[in-house]
Amino acid sequence: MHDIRVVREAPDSLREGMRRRGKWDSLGPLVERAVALEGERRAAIQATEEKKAARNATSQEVAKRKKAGEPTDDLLAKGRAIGEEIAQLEARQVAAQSELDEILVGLPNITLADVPEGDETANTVVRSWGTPRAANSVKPHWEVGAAAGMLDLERGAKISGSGFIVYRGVGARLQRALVSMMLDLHTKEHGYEEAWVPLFVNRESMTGTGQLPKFEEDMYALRDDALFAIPTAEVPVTNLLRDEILDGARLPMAMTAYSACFRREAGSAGKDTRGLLRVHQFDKVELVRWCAPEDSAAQHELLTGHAERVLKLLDLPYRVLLLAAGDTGFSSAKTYDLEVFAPGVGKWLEVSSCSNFTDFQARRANIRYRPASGEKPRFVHTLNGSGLALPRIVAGILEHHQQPDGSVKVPAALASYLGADRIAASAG
RNA sequence: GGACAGGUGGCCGAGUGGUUGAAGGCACCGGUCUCGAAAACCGGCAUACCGGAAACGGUAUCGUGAGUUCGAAUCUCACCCUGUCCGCCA
Repeated sequence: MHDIRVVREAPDSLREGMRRRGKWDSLGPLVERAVALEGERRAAIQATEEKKAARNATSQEVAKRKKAGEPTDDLLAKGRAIGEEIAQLEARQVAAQSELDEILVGLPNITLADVPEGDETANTVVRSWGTPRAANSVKPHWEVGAAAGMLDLERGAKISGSGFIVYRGVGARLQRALVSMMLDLHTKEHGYEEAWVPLFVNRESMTGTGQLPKFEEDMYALRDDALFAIPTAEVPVTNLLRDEILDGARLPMAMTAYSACFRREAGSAGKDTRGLLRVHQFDKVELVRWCAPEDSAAQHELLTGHAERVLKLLDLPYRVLLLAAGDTGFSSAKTYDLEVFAPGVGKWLEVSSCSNFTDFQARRANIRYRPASGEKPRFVHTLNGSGLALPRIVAGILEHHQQPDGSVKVPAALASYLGADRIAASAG
């Protein structure tokens, strides 16, 4: 959500922000409409408040006269007339306000200055780690997984539908091992507080982090309750501090949470339909940070490093992409994607997306901090990143660590959690 | 799910439809006193928005939303949340 003051005082920054995302054609008219509405709104507010002041004065006069035992009929009539005028002015104000809100809540965040302009072709690799194996030099993960008895995609489809996965045997155990390994790393070495959160949240929470109102189609909703299945733990975790004023001395705050994530993947039919690359329910460990505005750029690098650390421990070659403005998510001001190379499918897989939301989510969710006692509250900056998403990590492991005999070597850091240093080629 | 009770400032807590933004207390800040502290006493102490260079003025806010009224913390309705008891339940 953008500050209404930006609309009034710096509309050019809003215009430039939309243009840099390549969205001027669709969003430009909305920005201009917002600027006009803000003027109408202010005029209506001023007129309304004048009338209300008059009404209050009249009411007080009524009280005075009643005390003195004087007649008040003329004042009552006057008050009624003012009341009608107020009702009309308020209707104008509410109309302008609600249209304005609707526009503002639908405008994406303004990207930071160091984010390249343009669409995804302008994404840039900022660094990479490890040596990827040659594309198509190994079997794709779904073949290895099926042979090893780890994956049961057919039965997942039977009980829920396509895009729902059943892990079995060592596959199921691998999920648990990965989650434990990541949570231990982030809590013990990176200083995050662990949280375990609801998988269903209300509309306010979804709006707070920016999933609503624009992306309602992408989410699962319950039929009989006003709840949505979370697409990421970012939503419940970030909203934990909604409508709160944090102690500035306690910033930055950091929480990590494992959760299942649910995505309808509306509009992505036909893409990555095989294996684990795009599914409706998956597991993820999420990292969330809250900090002071001047600190968020550094916090973003820190958080990205925490996610990268998981990939290093899993010994998976990866690259870090700085997303161009047009490819940066709705709420984000700057995003790094971490991609792992999966030689079996011959593709770079996005396994983490680390974003700085500046005050965009904080404004929507009303998360503030008091810099020092006695000072006024300011909006925090929020950040989050996957640390990491499991299915594509599993794909990466099954492909990158695949041995010639079809077995899979388990990275040392994970072996103790899995209780094995190798996944056999067949379930035996 | 049923029956009650209740939601007021950072906290506790009063509040007959008419100077109630809201008594009182606690906490907090400043001062007097003191060698210093405590106690006591005096004073201050909500937020947002609008106008204004400022002083200051205006508007709104007593769970949320609507309604009645010249005027609502106070009356009406709906919803949300909390507590207690009963029922059900992993």
